[in-house]
Amino acid sequence: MIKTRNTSQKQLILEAISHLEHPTCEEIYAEVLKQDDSIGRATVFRNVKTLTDNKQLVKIVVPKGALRYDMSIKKHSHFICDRCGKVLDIFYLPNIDIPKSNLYEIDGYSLIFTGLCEECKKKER
Amino acid sequence: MIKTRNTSQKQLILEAISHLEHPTCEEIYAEVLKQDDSIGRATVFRNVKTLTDNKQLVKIVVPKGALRYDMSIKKHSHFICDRCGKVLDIFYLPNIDIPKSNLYEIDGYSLIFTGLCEECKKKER
DNA sequence: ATAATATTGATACAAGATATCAATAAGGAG
DNA sequence: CTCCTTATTGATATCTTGTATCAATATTAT
Repeated sequence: MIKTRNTSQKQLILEAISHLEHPTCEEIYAEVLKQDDSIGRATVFRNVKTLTDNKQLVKIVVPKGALRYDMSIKKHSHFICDRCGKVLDIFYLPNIDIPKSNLYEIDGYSLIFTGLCEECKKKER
Repeated sequence: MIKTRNTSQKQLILEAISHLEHPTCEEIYAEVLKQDDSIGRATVFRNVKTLTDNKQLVKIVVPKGALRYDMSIKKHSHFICDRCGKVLDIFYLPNIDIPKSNLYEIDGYSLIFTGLCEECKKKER
């Protein structure tokens, strides 16, 4: 954990994420702007990165579009809709047997389920 | 499976991917250029997308940088180095209990292991 | 209060990917 | 095989997402 200064901008960002659902940086920026209309875009992107490096946020890597972020509270996996890209929490994360090799040293894993969300499934027909 | 025409460009792309390791579109483009120096960049990006939609290729979603692609032959998971982004195949994919919900209909999952690769681990000290 | 330095906001820029569109090529009908 | 329809191509412009730069400002230790 790298030591960082506790600025008001970081607080606003954490606050914003806590009432958004898996937002992108752009969405976080839009939300934070409502509280502080002089905050810079770069500041938001930079801090989201720092907070993620310091494990205060979890990065959700998605197949299309911008990275999304989540508060790093509880262990869970994600569902990502193939059609619309919506991200949903799945409060289930099995214990997976970690492969061993001298080609790599694994320190974590992420499990992403894919398919269609309810809405996209309806549109299907 | 959407019907598409069987163009020489598609063949060159599949050929190129088969002897590259988890290439990005840009890397595929560079490789294909060696065989056909008049092929367009957009053509490569477009066809990689089409081939992926038709399940002939598998998209590997990575935390940073361009999407990577793989021939969709055998079931396996991936290791991605947190430091250098290198992607390695792990020929292990546990059977995971698929959660059921009426919020989504899961048709697959991807498992990504993270950590440090051999080289980055050495540099660590 | 002062000094040292991390952070900020503005902006330019880079990377990755998609949209547009006239020219060309694929493949079915006859 | 030849013609016709339409998907695909290559060139290019544009969009989206994120990073780099840098002077000004804010934070923390002394």
